[in-house]
Amino acid sequence: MIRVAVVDDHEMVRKGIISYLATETGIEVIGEACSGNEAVLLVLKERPDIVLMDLLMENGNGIEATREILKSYPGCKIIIITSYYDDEQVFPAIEAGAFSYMLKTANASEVVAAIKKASQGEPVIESKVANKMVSRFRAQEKKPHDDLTEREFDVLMCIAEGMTNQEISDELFIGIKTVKTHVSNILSKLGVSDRTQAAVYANRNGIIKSRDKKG
Amino acid sequence: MIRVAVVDDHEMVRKGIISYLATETGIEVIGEACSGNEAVLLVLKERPDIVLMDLLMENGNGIEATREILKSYPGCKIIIITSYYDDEQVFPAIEAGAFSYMLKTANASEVVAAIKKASQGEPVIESKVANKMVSRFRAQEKKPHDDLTEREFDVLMCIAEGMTNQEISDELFIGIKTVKTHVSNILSKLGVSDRTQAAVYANRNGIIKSRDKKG
DNA sequence: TGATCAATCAGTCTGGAGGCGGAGGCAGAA
DNA sequence: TTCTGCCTCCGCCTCCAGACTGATTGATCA
Repeated sequence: MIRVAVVDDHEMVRKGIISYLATETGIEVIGEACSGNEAVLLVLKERPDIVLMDLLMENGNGIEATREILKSYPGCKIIIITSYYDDEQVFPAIEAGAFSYMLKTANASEVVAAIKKASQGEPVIESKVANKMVSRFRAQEKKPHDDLTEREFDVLMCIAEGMTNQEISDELFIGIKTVKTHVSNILSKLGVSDRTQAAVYANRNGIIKSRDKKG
Repeated sequence: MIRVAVVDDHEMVRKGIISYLATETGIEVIGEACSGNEAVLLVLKERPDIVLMDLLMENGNGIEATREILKSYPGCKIIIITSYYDDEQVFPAIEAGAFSYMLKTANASEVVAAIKKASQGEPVIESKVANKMVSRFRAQEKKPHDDLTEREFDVLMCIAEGMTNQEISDELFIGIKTVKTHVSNILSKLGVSDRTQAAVYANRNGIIKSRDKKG
């Protein structure tokens, strides 16, 4: 009997998963949790074989919970189940020690199969996620802004707010000539032709001063 | 017997909802769909009393589907069920004619209650969403871009891509002078001082050409 | 019919943006 | 020590952006 815990802040997702597993012989749901903290407590108490874990939850995310659980209970196999295959959190999740990675679009047989394989020590990575990983490893996923210097980053964040060179000069306490130099370097490093494109780039790549990022 | 259709691109959410409703007498799930287009076809064929509709789906979003359904079948009550209460899509959904608005954190009794109330003509708006609406109505929350003309919108979307006036001129088949006029009007209507700020505004307010929006 | 507004285009003018070349100070690596 | 990279700053020059003023056409509406 494979003992499974279900972690998701959306009750209807939990019920969906549980209904997937209800008819399956050999799998037993031993508990559910609606946050990362609850998940840690539940797992350490019940010590299930498998945890089905949502990545994005309102109270503490699944990555921290994954890390926390594996620290105290390394034998546990954690299957991440999330909504979006292109989420940036994919890689931190893998790094945190997640065993398998599935999408919420998965159907019952896929979930059951993933659980059974996990219990036999075989991971399942959803194909889109796997492709993303492959492409990242292939290209080493070097983002154009990776080789911006620290100061150029500061300037780019100002550009991303729509500030003019003069405003940036005042903000960073440097001369306007210096700002222009940085801007030129930024444009060339990002491969864009003016500050507007740089601002768009920054906003679409999360290079922003301090705004909440929702997932 | 209340006839219900379930629309969500995540099968486990659909199964979760259906498992909520399975034991409930007086409610019958007459079908499920995994995209907006499918939903429209399903609803027009089966004509359910209630549709439980996810807002964010990979193939066509729930808002368009809601609008489409109500155009041909105005008697249908559409209950939006989504993950995030602070999503900007809340208001378009209400405008599109969504009847009730719930979160995926809702439990079985809340879902059942919402369906029964909807069938009696009584909407249910989740409290966080309601609060957001209240605050928006209080502040009247009229977005600056609400009084852009259609053409100005086209130009703004180009600016949001980082295009120059010349490029916009080529893209929209209008003179560069015309582009400049539009740009000036846009800047003044948005209350910003240059195209970079306009681009930032557009990107942060989802005024973008055709990019997938994840949520 | 006259008024209004969106969309188009024109001319003129100013200022900022950005390219190009050059340079000094400074810290860490070879 | 020399070299390299980053941060800082300077001058010069060109060009686009955007403001301002004004005009025409066509659709809608009172």
